[in-house]
Amino acid sequence: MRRWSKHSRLSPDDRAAILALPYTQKTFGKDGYLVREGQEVTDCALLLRGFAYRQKVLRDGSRQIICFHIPTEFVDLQNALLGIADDSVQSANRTEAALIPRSALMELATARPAIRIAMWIDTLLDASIFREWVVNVGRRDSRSRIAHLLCELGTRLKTMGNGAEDGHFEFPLTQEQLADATGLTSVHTNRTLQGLRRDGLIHLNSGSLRILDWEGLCEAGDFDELYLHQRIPVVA
Amino acid sequence: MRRWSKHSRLSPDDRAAILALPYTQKTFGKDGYLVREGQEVTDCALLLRGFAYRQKVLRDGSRQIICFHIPTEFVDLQNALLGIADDSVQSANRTEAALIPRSALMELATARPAIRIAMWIDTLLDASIFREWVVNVGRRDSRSRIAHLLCELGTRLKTMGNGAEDGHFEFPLTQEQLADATGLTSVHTNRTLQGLRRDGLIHLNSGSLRILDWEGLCEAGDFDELYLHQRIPVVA
DNA sequence: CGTTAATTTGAGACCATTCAATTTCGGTGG
DNA sequence: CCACCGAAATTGAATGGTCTCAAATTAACG
Repeated sequence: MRRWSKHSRLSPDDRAAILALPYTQKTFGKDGYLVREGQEVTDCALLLRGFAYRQKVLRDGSRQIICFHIPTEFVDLQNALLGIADDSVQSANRTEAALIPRSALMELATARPAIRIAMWIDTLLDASIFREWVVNVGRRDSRSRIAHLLCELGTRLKTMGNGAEDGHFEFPLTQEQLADATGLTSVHTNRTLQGLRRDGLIHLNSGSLRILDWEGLCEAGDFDELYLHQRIPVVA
Repeated sequence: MRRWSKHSRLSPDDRAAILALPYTQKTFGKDGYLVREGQEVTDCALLLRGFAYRQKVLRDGSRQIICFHIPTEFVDLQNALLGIADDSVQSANRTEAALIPRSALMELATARPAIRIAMWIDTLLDASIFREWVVNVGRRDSRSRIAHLLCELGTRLKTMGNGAEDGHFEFPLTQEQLADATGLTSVHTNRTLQGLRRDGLIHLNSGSLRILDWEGLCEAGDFDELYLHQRIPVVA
């Protein structure tokens, strides 16, 4: 509700219906599967704590991370209507999620227009992030890629209130995960991060990220937050 | 309707409602804008003839193409609910499209559940393609990237009946467009295409593509069509 | 049939990779 | 509390895939 109220107007009845949803809470260890590629989607996970990543594995064994998920996000509305998941979602660190049966969620969508639209918008916001990632890995050099990724995560975390206002966040991602998200090797990611540190843009270590020069990082990452659609005109 | 009936069951009333939609038909020259980044979305284009591409332009002037659209596809359901487009869609060659007012489309979605779900599924299918493209430009080498892209387009065209069964398609894309779609330069795209030709996988020239060795091309492109969700279980 | 767009070719430079090897960090058990 | 361990981060040097920058050739179009 914290997330949806940013772009949708929910009535008290809507809120009550959401709170009435059946769910089971579950804890995942590092790299635990919230969604598994090739499997039928039976329930959707609402991420409560920790980070998750969406990835595909290639034939040669390498992998590409397609996006990160942060708390308050539904982790697989994407495949809910398509039936079979075409990618996997795994926890980046120790996470907690509420598993909601797909059928219950779909019934709620049918019954309540405002919620249905909120869900649709959520999937479109995900899609918008996928698109920006195509641009990021396709046309930016390593420095820009990583700067852009950090800008995106910083902005999303700030918006959802998961980080202090001073640009300091809990940040459990490893350099190898950052590498697989930017299409680089972990070795080169390491060197690139050192460059960002040397230039006084960020401070990153042991599970925490501090953005020292927000403007400089946006500049380095060619970051324009339009695609995150922070201000969606509320429909109806 | 040709597209939607692949994944949704539409009643005669649904079909009638679709056919009753107001629209204006319009022709676009090469690189004409169907959607312009930063602008409010007032209507959605249904592509009738020709190819279109979705792209973002970076600060340094380079661009990344995010996906291609083929006839029968709605070109901007993606941004319809988000209000402001975060990317542009332009015609790859001479195209024709039916422009449908956003409001009329949204009213139809509100009134008719089956159509609403078909539209939602369409946006999710787009998103699935975006995800695969992140993988493509992020983790595959030039040969695989281009082979994969050709496999995708071939499959999508075949599914919609836009190409003969023998792997021969109308293919109006330039090598520069292929380059911007795969995150390569046009020079390297040219050399890579020569490699695919030399190996007897494809025959490509003057606006037409023939896939000579479908299996070999899929192999080269690490192509698995799961992400295109050709068989979606029809809901309800 | 002239003009512009698109494709093709060549050679050198560079960004990122590969492959190890080393150091640091976080957690665990004695 | 310290020794130990595996995971993560860091460093170095050589290789290589792709880019850059022209320039030449071919195809498309009015």
